[in-house]
Amino acid sequence: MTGSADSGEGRLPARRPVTLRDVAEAAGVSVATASKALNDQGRMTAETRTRIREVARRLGFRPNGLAQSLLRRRSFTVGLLTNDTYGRFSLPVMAGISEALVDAGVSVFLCNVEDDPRLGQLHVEAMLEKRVDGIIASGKRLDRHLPVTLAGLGVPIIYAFTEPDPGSIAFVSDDAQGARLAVEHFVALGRRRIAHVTGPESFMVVHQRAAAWRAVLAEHGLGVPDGFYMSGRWSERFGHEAVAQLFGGPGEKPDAIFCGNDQLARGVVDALRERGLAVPDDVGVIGFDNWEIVAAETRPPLTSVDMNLSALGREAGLTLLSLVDGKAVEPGIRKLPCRLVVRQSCGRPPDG
Amino acid sequence: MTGSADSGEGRLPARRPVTLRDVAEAAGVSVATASKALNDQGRMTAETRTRIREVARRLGFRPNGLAQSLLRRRSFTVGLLTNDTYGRFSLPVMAGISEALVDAGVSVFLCNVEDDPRLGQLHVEAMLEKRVDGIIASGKRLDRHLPVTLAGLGVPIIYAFTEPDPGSIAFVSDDAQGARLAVEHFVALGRRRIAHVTGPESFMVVHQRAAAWRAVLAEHGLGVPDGFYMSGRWSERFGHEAVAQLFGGPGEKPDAIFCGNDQLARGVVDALRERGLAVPDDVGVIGFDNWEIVAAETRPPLTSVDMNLSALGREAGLTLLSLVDGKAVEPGIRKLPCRLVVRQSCGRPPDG
DNA sequence: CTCATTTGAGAAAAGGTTTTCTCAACCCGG
DNA sequence: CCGGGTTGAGAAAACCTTTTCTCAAATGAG
Repeated sequence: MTGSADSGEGRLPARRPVTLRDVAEAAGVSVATASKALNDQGRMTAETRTRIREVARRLGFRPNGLAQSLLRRRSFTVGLLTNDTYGRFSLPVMAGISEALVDAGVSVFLCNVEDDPRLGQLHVEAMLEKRVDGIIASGKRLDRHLPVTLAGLGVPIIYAFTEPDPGSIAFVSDDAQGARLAVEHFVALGRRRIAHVTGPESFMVVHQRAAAWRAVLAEHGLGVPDGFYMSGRWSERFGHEAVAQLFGGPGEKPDAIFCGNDQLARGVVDALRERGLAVPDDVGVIGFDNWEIVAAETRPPLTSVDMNLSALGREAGLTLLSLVDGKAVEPGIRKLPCRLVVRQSCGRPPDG
Repeated sequence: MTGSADSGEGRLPARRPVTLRDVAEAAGVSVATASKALNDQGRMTAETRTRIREVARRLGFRPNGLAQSLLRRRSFTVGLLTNDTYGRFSLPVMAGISEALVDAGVSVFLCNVEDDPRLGQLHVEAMLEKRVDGIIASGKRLDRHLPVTLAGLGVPIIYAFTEPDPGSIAFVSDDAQGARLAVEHFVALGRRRIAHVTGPESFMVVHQRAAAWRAVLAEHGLGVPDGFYMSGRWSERFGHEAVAQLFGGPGEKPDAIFCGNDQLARGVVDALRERGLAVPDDVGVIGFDNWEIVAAETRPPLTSVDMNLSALGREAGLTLLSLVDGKAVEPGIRKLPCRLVVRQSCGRPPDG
């Protein structure tokens, strides 16, 4: 009704964004009324309400989230701190986190801190200034801290797939349970001489998985011949070396190899084939991590333990939301179960 | 000087964050003076300034970024839209972007839109409400749009490694130049029968690289025998199949294979070895993408074309900052050069 | 017709900071 | 002693929205 002026619908972006005041003036009401009309609050005639809404729509009004956040003392924003931007662990975790938060209308600041305390401090400062509602710390190893301390910051913190501070809330994978899954799968298929090829002993998970491997073997009365445990680098190359050792010497030969990750397993499978040993007929192989792109392209495709990282991230995100809403959450470390993804590298299941 | 009350340094987080007003009251000045003291603005005695600063430090004052952003009409925040959270392309791009922006004190909202227009719309709305200073669109393919249109939003937009809208500013890799690097490297090493094993023809880059491959061969008077061009899936498996075709038939055999990605190259190298052909002595192989974890573990390690994605991301980030600062930037698509990372899969350089 | 109640809508404060103005006090040259 | 300039600091507006009051007009009961 303001004459012929172009409403701007779909046209060049306005220099200055349209504010609630603009809407109010255009509709001939006060900003208070305009606000209430758009938020379904207060009392007014239905006609007034629809008129204001129509004006807002026509002007392309979009409420300023900064002003809203300032007033509500809640920014609908969380910070995600990680030292593993490139890696394949934190990515599924992050995806799970985002997924959980998006549904609540919460946006995520992604901050990569590498292993640089200065960078970590910088990012944390920035997050706090931007008044994030909470922070999630994620990483690439369960036994290493991020290079920054998050205690006593005044905002809720959740740890997901990284070493937590004492007394905090954390979600991690249950590596021992995952290892049990693998070894018990071998046992169920009738394998009896099960070796374990894994990464460096500086990794906590290496010990956890090895302990579970030994435990399952013991429970089934199976022994661990000398040399059936091999620790080295997390690489295909070491997979090859391990096979050379395991099958090159005079001693007993394994009929199954549980590997600490999929790259090792890939190396092991390739090395076995090159020695003329058939996978899974002569030797069964199981990997860890279920890194699709490696596991699926191995010949034969790898059976592997999946850490359900995406679900882990989702749990972390949902829990953070609870904290932000003021709900109390018991501190402690939650271990989330792994699952076994069966492909073709260890033979038919017992019923086959 | 306020007596014995615990200053709270390092203690339990205060329920309510301390504001500038708190600082001003504690220091016995007005908020205006307090603000100026902390920002090195205005005029006051050095004593006043240091006193206020000391009080602010003691109270753990941290300015509220929301209030600052509201006033400055600048949130020091940008949105990063991608449909490739898991993939390996957008990750280096993202890392480069973050790196460029962190130094300017700008935080990044990471938003994964998959290929879901609804999710895309949702994220864009959220970004605009949160008053991002700009948006960067990234993806996993140069020839596919994100599932959301970004024109006329009223904020600066940059496209990085994804199909741009017409008239916009975009950064992409120069795939033709990258392919030339590879083929010319082969030619310089004396290879004469250079095959090309690549991905599906639904990818634009497949055409660009193939055209460059043909062009370089033509420039050097080298022919392209029938069957020297093979298009299939982007998988190791197809690499094997391609080798079977290339070397199984009666025709001329290549002495070099330029592969469309590192997985293909890995499959090709493995297949060659299995046929008893030596890499690089009998056949040279070059990959594309320089995916470290594949290229370095291949036996022998792969020479590969690197798209410099991290640098590409950095350029995109810096350019967005220019736009945000109001500087004019010529629209258009900038192709950034690739580089060849030489490992051991195609023999000694000529001078060796 | 009067009084109490409901209805529709606006004024103003709040959220935390920055910046422009204003103003009193002081200094100094004339 | 006077007037112009400087200095130190505060008042107030601005950023944009939400929410609580407040208030006049309209309505209904008696």
